[in-house]
Amino acid sequence: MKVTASQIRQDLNNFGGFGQQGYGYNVQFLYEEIGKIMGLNTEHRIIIIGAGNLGQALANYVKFEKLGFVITALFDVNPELSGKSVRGIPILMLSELDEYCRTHRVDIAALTMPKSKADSIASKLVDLGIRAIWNFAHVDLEIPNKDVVVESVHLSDSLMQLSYNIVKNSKNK
Amino acid sequence: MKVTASQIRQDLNNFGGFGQQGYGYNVQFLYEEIGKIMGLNTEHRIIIIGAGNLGQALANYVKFEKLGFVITALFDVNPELSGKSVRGIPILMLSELDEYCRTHRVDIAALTMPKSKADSIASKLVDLGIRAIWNFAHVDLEIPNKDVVVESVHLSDSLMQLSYNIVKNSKNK
DNA sequence: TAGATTGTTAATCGATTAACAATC
DNA sequence: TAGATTGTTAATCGATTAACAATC
Repeated sequence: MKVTASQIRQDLNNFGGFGQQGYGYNVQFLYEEIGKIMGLNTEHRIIIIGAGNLGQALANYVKFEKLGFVITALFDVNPELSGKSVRGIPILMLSELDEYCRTHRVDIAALTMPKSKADSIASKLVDLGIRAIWNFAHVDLEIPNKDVVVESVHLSDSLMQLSYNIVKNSKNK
Repeated sequence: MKVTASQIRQDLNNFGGFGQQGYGYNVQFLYEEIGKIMGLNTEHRIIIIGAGNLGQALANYVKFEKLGFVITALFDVNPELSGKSVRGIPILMLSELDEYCRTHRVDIAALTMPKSKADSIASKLVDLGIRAIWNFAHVDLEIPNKDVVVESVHLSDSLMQLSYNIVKNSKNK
């Protein structure tokens, strides 16, 4: 993993002592403790706003569930998608969002709609009490509420990083 | 951007002097020079392996083209997709990959297929001469060739980061 | 000349690594 | 007791910030 043993020990000790000097780490115990630190010991319920290709791709990712992230619903404005579902997860209309959030626990909202709508929907979600946003729209969301956690996935940043590494790589010859 | 002026000057001077003391930076010139550093001054041709939801979502992203990244084809094994296209970009069969790579320039291959196939296709792409891989499969690709650049997008990492920030945020109260 | 802005060296800060003590 | 492994302090390294010289 390109990390020294020393760094592992330093990092773990930031959170506490999980091993026994002279004896070692209990791998199962350590794994669970790291999970607790990262919040993976509790279930996270996710709704996806935007049931286009990206939203549906996320809904199809089974691996998330193994980590405790359960996608409970998708929302879209396209009436043709109404009543349909992805892997058993219902696609609802955006007009049903308010009602849904009042009657269901929602821990995380994933934003996969066009960026023009991202800011307005984000502030609506915050008003509805959602405190975590997983943002795939190509904008830096403006959310004044400090209690709201935002994690953005900017794919074009990743592509530019790849491009830069191509440049670097070609210069090494 | 949460960066000091001093840091900007240091970082820019790593690559050269782009401004004029006492006068300032020419924004247009600086923008272009940064683009050259990142390799955004040349066109990058991308093929996408896996025409599922994620592959099609990438093909629909218009913004990439503004940065010089042009998606030229998608590949899949599903015969139902044969002959179809996404935003004018043709979906080809994986069996056509060899022929395609021999007759077209390909700068980057984006991998959006299930992880079980990722490693074998990645090594095939390297054999075909592709030197940059944008990996969306949930694996750390094993590519011995040092000349091949790999950029991975691990969505579950991003989700775990979000989860950790939720934990941190809730403790600050 | 005075003010403003970049380039570059020096100082500071934080993270990584090394060393060793504590413990099995 | 000897060997092995974690916890923790100290040393090192690199990145960020501050200071100031150079220039318009």
